[in-house]
Amino acid sequence: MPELPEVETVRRTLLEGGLAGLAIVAVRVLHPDAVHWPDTARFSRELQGRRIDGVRRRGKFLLLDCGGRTLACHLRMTGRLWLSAAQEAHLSHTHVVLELSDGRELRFRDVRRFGGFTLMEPDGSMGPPLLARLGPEPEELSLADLARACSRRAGSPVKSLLLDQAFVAGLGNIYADEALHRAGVHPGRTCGSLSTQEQGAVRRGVRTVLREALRHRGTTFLDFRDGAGEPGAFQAFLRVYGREGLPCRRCTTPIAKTRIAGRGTHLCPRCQPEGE
DNA sequence: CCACGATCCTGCTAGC
DNA sequence: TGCTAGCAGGATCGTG
Repeated sequence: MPELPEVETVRRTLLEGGLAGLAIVAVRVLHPDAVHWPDTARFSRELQGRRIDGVRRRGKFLLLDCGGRTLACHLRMTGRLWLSAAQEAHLSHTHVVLELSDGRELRFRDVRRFGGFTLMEPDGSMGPPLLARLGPEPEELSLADLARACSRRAGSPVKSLLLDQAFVAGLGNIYADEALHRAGVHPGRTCGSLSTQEQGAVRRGVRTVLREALRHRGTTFLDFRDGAGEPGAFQAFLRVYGREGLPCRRCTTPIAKTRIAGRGTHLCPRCQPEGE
């Protein structure tokens, strides 16, 4: 599940691969589900001939600057976006291919078909609605933001707050669990019950885990690959996610798995006590 | 305003 | 061995 570190790794590896400066010479949409806006004919026509000037990221969105137009891409669960040699055999579930001016291709594949592209209008309208509502990047999240959100949503579990992209952009299920373990805060704790000290620990946990995951180029369970097709390495350093029954790396208590905010949730019952 | 469950989708796997 | 039901989850939508 690509979250901030994975999406940022894709961005960096696309740039390292030399994507910026290349033109899109042809567009092939193999599955219309992967183009969210506009219709596939307009999408192809309006992208063709444009030069890719750069690649930015906002939350989990990749934003390709295409000669005055912004092409937004969301990988959701299983999306991959990578630079490929044209003669490379097609992976199954490849839905969009952008042929590039140096003979290579920018390919998008997505097994579950949740992800896809939005070609924003020249005035910036028709972008993904969530993009306009995103909260701050985690590095910009202030303690005041956190305190305000905690009092506004006093009754809801802290994990749902971390997953809310309008509160902070870029966290998903894996890093929400990892951040809360680092903070020593149970994911089911209500926002209103967190002390100022605990709020600080949560913010620190979020920032620390995202930085470390980025340093290891993201987490690959099954699907994630970067812009060069390479997997990440952070899965070896996860402390709770996917480690049900395995000893906590801090205290050796078996990691528990439960359901909070409708998501599979991993935690250490000892490091993250349920009550205060 | 906020929370929660269902929904989308396919591949993997636990269980019979 | 082979089948099926259940699970995985980011974001959205309808309901309470």
